[in-house]
Amino acid sequence: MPELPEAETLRRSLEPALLGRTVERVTVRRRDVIVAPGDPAGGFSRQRADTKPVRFPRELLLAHGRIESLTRHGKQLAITDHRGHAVIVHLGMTGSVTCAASPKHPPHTHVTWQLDDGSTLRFADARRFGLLRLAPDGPAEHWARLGPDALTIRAAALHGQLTDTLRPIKAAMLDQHVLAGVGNIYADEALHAAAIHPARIAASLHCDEARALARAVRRVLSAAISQGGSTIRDYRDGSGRPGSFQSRHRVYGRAGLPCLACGSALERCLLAQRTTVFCPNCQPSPRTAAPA
DNA sequence: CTGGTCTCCTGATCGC
DNA sequence: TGCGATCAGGAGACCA
Repeated sequence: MPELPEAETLRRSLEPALLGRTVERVTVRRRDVIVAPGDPAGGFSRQRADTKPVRFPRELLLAHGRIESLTRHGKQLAITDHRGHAVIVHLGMTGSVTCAASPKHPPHTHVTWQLDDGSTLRFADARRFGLLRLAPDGPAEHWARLGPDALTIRAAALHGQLTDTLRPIKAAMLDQHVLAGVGNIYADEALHAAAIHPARIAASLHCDEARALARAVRRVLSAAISQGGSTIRDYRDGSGRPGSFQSRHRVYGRAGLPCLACGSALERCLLAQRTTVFCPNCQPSPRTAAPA
C-alpha cells in the first residue's frame, strides 16, 4: 500500500518521462475517481447516490497543458502544467500511475493522458480508494491542510504536533493532518526503531522521545526510498517496477516472529482500526498507555 | 471540538 | 481443485 516512499519513488520515476510533455488528449473511463472543485470532499462521499458529479473543463485535467512539475507532499503527488493547473494523485491502497508507449491499458485503468511523444500516462486503481483531485490553482492550498512532510520532519515540529492530543501516538502519526506521509507500515517500523509503544498517549512523549521518533521516521522513510519502496501487494513505480523494502521490514507483517533486536515474540494489537505489530520488550507499555 | 468507529472496494489468501 | 469466508487498509463521513 503506497505511503510516502512509494509516492516519492513514483515521482522520481515519472519526472523524466513527463516534464515538458504536452497532453494531447485526456480520456476519463470512470468519472467517480475524480474529485472536481465543487464535488463533495471525495472518498466515501463519491459513492453517494444523491450527489451529482460537477461538470468541469478538460483543461483542469491537464488537457492541452505542458507538464511543468511533479511535486509531492506526504503520500500525495501533484502533476502541474504551465497554466498552474494541477492534478493531485491520491494513490489510496492500490492506485498506480504509469507512463508507457504500450497501447495496452493495465487492468482497472480509469483515466488516461495521451502525450505528445506517443506515450500514455495512466491512472489505475483496482480498489478505488485512490482518487484524482483537480486543483485549478495548484496543490498548495490543499496541501496547507496537511501536516508537515514526514521525510524531513524535525523533532521540534513533531513534538509540537503531538503535544495537544490524547490519542495513541500511532493514531496521531497516521493522521495526515498531523504528519503527512506515514501509513500503517512505516508507523510500526518507526515506533519500533524509536522504542516507543504504539499505544502511548501522544502528548506524553518527552522531548528526547520526540527526537528519537522524528529521526526514526526520517531514517525509515529514506531507507525505503533507497529501496524503491515496499511492494506489499501490487505497488509499482511509474515504469512498472516493484520495490524491495518489504524484505527489510522489522515488525510489519511479522507478528509472532522474533524481534530482530531482542528475540522476543512480536505482538499484534488493533490501534486506530489498524493491525499493529510491536515488540513488548523493546517498546514497553508505560503507565500512560491507552487501552489497546 | 475531539476521538473512535464505520464505510467505500476487490485481489489475495485461507480453511474445508 | 473449487469456492465461500476473511483480511487488508487510506481517509472522509458520521456519531457520542
